[in-house]
Amino acid sequence: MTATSQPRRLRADAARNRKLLLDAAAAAFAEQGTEVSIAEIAQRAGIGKGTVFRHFPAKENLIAAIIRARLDELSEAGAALLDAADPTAALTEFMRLGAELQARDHSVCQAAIGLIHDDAEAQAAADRLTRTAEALTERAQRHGGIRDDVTGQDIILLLRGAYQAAAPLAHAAPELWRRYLAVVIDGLRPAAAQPLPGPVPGRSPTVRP
Amino acid sequence: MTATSQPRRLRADAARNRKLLLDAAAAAFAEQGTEVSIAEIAQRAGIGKGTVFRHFPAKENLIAAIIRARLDELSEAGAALLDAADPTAALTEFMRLGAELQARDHSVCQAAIGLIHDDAEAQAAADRLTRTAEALTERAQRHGGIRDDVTGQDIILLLRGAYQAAAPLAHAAPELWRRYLAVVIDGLRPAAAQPLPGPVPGRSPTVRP
DNA sequence: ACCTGAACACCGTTCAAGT
DNA sequence: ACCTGAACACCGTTCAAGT
Repeated sequence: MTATSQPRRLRADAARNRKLLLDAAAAAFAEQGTEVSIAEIAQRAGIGKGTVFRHFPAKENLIAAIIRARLDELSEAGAALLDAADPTAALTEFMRLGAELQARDHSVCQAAIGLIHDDAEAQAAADRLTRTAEALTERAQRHGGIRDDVTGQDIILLLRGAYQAAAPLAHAAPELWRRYLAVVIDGLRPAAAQPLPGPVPGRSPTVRP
Repeated sequence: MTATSQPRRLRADAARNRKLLLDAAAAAFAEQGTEVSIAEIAQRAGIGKGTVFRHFPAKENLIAAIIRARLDELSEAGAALLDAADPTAALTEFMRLGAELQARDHSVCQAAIGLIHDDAEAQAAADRLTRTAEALTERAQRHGGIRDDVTGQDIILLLRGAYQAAAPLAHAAPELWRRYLAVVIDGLRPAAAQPLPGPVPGRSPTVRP
């Protein structure tokens, strides 16, 4: 039932190589985008090309492993915000942190869009993050700071969307995401709320008790 | 000064092949995503692989050519909305059309993010679209339906962002973008407006007369 | 002027041989 | 158990030969 899938303990050299690989990959992706070759990553990590594929069955899973680490980081930051004094400020701070995290790993996060679904580890991390967001959202709603018809899943997707809205100009205006996140947050205030169209994602369409 | 770059008239067979190529590419991208091989596209178009590269110097430019057509479509739809009776409804309708267009060409529009900057034709089409959006935005602002501190450029980026927010669940919930577009539009109402952080993109930071 | 497909370079992935 | 690099398959791009 404990479904953390890292199967067994790694041999010492394997654990060391895995860390070298992940660090080199993160650095290379940050510098040159996700199209850097595996050969270059392996060289920078000081390991053989084949070793990369022993640790990750495909390049996609290497990228997903980096995403997973970032998702977990944000989950922890979100959990820490759960006992902040102002629940509404805590939620907007969580969204700001999420966007900032995407700015730090721009190309990896851009590549992540379709990728998370294909990687069980990353998917699990995304689910944990959604649960944290759900808790922060419900708390802000009870406090009356956020409209009642949005979910934690919505918050995650909207903070991604706000960052991605600014992405085309990220080079010229690296802080532009703050502007669009502010618009989205304005749209989340109860005062602004008009009824939302369509079903709520991830929730059964039948009315809950 | 007339800077439309399609240099000269194409020979009849070249014009025909170009059209076959663009149609086959759009269909192939829609079905299989932008990673379909040029070989397959060429085969579907009934032309040789080399001919693809005679028309477009790189695969990126083939994708950009399709984007350009979509951008022009939206520009025209936006221009037609300029004399709608309700300026605010016209702007929200424009945003809805823009999101719908992305849904129709999902994978091509996803790939377009960084691509437009590298392709002069696509860049010009994006600039035309921004000007149309600017006109629609100013009209809605004079009508009092939209906050005064956003620009046409903001509107374009925000409608992209709303669509992309929903993109991770596009398969399971293809209409979800309507939900996030509604949140963004709620954030654009004058009543919701809180001051936006940072400089306005594309506008000189010095105060205008 | 334009078309074509063989040839090239590059990159992700596999695997037999090593320790 | 894990590492390695040579070998393989595939794909974007080029180009000499054709019309």
